[in-house]
Amino acid sequence: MRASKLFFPTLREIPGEAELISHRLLLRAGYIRRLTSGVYTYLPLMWRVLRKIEQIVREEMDAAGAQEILMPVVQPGDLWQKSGRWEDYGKELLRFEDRRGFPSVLGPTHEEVIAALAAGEIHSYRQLPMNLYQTATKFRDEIRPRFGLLRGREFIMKDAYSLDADEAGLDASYQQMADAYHRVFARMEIPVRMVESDTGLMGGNVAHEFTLLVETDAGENTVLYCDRCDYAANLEVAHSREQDSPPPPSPEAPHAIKQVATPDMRTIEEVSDFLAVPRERLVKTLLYRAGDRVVAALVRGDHELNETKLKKAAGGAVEMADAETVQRVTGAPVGFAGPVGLAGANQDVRPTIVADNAVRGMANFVTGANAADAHLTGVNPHRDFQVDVWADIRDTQPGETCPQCDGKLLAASGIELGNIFKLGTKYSEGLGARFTDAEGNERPIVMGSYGIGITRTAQAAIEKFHDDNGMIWPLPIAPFQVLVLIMNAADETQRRVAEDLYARLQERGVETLLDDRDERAGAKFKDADLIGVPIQVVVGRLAPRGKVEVRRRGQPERHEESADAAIERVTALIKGADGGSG
RNA sequence: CGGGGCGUAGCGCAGUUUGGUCAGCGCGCAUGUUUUGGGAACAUGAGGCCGCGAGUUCGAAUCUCGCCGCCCCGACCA
Repeated sequence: MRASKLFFPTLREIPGEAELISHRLLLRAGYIRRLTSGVYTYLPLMWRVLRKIEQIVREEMDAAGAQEILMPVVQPGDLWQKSGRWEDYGKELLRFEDRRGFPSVLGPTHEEVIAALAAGEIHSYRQLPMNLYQTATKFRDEIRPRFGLLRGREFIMKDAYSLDADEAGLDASYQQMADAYHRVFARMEIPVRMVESDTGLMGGNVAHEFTLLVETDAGENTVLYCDRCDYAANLEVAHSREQDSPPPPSPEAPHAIKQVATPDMRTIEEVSDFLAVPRERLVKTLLYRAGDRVVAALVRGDHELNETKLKKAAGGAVEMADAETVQRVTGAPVGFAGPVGLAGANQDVRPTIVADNAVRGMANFVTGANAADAHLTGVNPHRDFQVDVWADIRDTQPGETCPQCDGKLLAASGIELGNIFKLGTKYSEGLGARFTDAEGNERPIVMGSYGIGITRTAQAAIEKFHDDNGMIWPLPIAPFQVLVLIMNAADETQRRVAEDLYARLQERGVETLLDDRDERAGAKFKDADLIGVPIQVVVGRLAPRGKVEVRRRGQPERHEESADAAIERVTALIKGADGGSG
């Protein structure tokens, strides 16, 4: 490809709409343009990258025995009513009516469609297992699109669905996909971690995310990972040895309970400082609504409540109680809630008390007094209040011990590039996807679902691999492998050497971009660095001596050598990348 | 949805407080000359319903009201 014919509108100035470095570079380097909020056009360079990523994913999915299909963008609403997600998915599910008034949706994912397909076509255990996948554009009407392609409304995703006869089959399919995912990211040279995660809206019970850990603020997930072994978990579900083996009751002799004035002291910090009591000797009481019930969640003062865990302990969705509810339940304004006497405060709203396991090992602690401007000291569980549910409901903290080995847990923020879910039978039951097993019994198909964000992966790679001058693509997913720069397009000798080099690289199957534009050298170098093609071959003042210069984008070394040697070097670099991890 | 901000040439912005002298700057674009290894210099030129709609006024980019779009923070989520 010749740069003179390639549409890649680079920008010298930073577009105002972008915050994240990867988003800015995508715009500046002419890879994408925004059409409307969260919706982008992929320009030629971007499309080449996306196709490379897609192809690697395709090859690994095929190798894992999955079959490629393509499913509709528009889905009938009744499919979603049957799975229950018509209600559960919320406003992210873009709904509309067709001309006849039938409710329809723009597909944000395809579990329903697969289950419906299976319901019609899979009838016997002899047809199982099966794994179907597609790479397609999805639409989720995000509350707040941001970070360019990292959280767009429209995006390209590979989604695969396994269909199995039983749980053991699902386990095998799941493992196959996990293995395939490791190969996919290794081939792309993107260092992801496989992270335990919550199943969220998808249903099911086991899920992992493939997450790229980043130093920038692009990460939307917090990941806790072991510094020694391969344990890694999303903060939502992470746990430590400290949490797994809760402390025994404190041996401390109980003090008398005492009410103390704490005027206007509402936060843990304020109360702790005011009473000169360390934070870990306080217990905070957070009130949540769970349907028409109220849940009081108790965690140690220096711990953070984990809503995902609370949801499980409380047996249903929870949301933070509003100020009125707090007032009604505790009889006090926000900031003074406590477990003591909560039951008696107002019998009709007696909350369920869910306490974190760590509270079990505490004695003589401080809590809110359920009265304005007052706290209690010398509070003890059992003697002063009853706990309905003991559970792990707090965030794991960095520095705690790995649950699998003796390592320490570290925290990092991460970008989720892929996920795998054991779905079970939620969708097959809802949509009637049943088969007859060897014994003649009718059973629901056991499903798994496996996604890789194609567009998201592309941007995440930039977030991970760039410098002040621009992108630095890993070779396997770069839009071009080599960029040949003609320093002075008016110079006959340079032209001849570069054209020759270009032709010979093309012959060898090297994906080459020739910058033959009538631009100044400086502008070409800037654009070259910006678009991030990983190997640069500069044809300039050494051309009369038959020499060119080979550089690796992002590395300072420059190899001045003959065109023949350059071609050898380039070929070797590309081979090395192919063989290294593929 | 709550909070904050923005909308003026393809891009980045000034001008709005105090209505008139206001259609401006830089980059980019076009043409010419000189240049040619890290976003060249000079000259000439094109390019605007100042987001849209009402209103106030002799007069609106500027004041008022409504609407639309976009960005940031939060709740939500992959």
